[in-house]
Amino acid sequence: MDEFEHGAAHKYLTVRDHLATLVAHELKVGDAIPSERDLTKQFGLSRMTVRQAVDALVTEGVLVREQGRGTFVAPQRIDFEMRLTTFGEEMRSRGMEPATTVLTAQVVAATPDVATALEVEPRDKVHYLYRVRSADGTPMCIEQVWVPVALAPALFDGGPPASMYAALRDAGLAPEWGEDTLSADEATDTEASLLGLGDKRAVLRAERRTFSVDGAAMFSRACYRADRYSIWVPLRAPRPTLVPRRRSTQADTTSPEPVTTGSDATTTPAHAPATAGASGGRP
Amino acid sequence: MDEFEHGAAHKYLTVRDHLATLVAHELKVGDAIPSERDLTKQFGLSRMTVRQAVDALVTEGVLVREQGRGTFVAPQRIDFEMRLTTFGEEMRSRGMEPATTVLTAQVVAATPDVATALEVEPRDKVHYLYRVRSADGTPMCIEQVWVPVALAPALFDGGPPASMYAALRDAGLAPEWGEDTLSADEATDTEASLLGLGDKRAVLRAERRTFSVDGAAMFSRACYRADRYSIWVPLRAPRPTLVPRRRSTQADTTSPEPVTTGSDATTTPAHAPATAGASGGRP
DNA sequence: CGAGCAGACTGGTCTAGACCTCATGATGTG
DNA sequence: CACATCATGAGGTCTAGACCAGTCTGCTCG
Repeated sequence: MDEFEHGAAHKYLTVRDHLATLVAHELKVGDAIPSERDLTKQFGLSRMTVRQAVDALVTEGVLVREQGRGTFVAPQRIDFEMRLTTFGEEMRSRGMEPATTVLTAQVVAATPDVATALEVEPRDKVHYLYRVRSADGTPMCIEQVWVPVALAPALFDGGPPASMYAALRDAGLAPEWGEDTLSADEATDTEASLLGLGDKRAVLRAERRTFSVDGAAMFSRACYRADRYSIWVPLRAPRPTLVPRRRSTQADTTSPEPVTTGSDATTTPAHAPATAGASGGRP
Repeated sequence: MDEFEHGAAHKYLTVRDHLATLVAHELKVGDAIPSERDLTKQFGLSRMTVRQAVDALVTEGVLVREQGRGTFVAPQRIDFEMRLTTFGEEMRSRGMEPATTVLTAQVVAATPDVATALEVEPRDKVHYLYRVRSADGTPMCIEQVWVPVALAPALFDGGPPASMYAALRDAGLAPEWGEDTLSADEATDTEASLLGLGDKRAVLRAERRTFSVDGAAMFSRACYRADRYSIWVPLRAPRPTLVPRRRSTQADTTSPEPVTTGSDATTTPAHAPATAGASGGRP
């Protein structure tokens, strides 16, 4: 159909994009796509090639197969992954205009807790940024950020950066992943006055470590007004979800536990919450 | 026909499990697995079949392919997805013994906020469970749970269930996914006394909606002691990460945005946080 | 000694079939 | 009318090759 010879260097890509376009423009959730044998005729390809195209969309969660029935447009998926986002992005995506007041931007010696979080030695030099972040003119959050000087000597040349993540990227420390530890607390007097709190002193604290390819690149502590900030977290079902595989009939008696080839790799985030901790990963 | 020796009804499963076992017991991260052609000889299979086995482990993130070099054990993955876990599971996984004191278990009329969360009409009947949850004898959390009576009429027959998730599963309302909205707050007097709080009244609140295949099945409000409970959240890198695909040559000029077949389906969680909200999904 | 190229790998794509299981609806039959 | 059966067609698995495209090593030639 697509008369343009266009880019698709690989045949299965043309089929995949054809199907993706169908899903986007013509089909609704639950509709069936053309059968694999139809597609082989339509594109003049072998069935294995067509299946490769369908497989790609199935593993992306766009389509679901049902043996004996057909292949259907999958129900809309939810992104169950939390993303490393910046305060500015976060506010703008909610239609608010972010602003920042820098209180301090200097190089200091790492305190023990900061050194531990950043995996450096205590008293190593670290960039320190201390600022109040507002949205639509109202203070939302007090933020403290530390970055080892050794990793990015020139980080604050040219003044404190508007976006730490952009600055890190420029320094070759692009954020790869991170971890938040969220807790509630009473605001200190300083925090209460910076945030303009009255009687209600509860705040939401977030300690975040941001990792680049080489390890911990940034540590931050944020303190949010409890009355203006909440955090939305999507939760996936417990264990068995996308696991049509798994030796379900045999096994259990045969091999010496053939390894968890399911979709959950046990991991060790290397940093357990200080108190009781809950949810996410498995420290 | 199961229980027969060989153990795998499908040849590619034997290869997949063989490789999974190799990865688990003999190989280290970065090690190469046998080449696909080796495996075809070793198992007497065609290459497509071997590839199917390897594909399975690649899409699970256990292996990574590198054209021209080989297929290697992938670096340890982190689970970036938060799971719907129960309080009991959560505490036990941290080596603490959970306990529960039920304060109320009855059927009540849904208040407007509960009705909205559960997508029912105000004053519809809902099961209501009110309990204090402890770990190692210390109160950790006050929990209120609502479930529409219409969905599970017999939910509390036989007394309030020890695990709501188990009860929901038994009622055919197995949790499929959920969403938490986390915030900080001051404890009420009642909460403070139930949790045994002193001066420090900050608490971490979690509103959770749990969905089964048919929609909202349960709504809960939990109130955690701030000094004993924190939440750990893994964060994935921002946008461009696992997206080697996508029409890179053509497109952008051809069709009107050929659909996001990347790994981030834009979604609408249908329930935006009351205040500013942050992180996760994209309301 | 060093640059370069050839060959021997690796995975990536593709074919033209085959036979299997499963879901469904039409067709019979009691 | 109700239930069993069967044909049809869907996806699931599998074969025995083919050629393409990167990677790496070692040998040869300047």
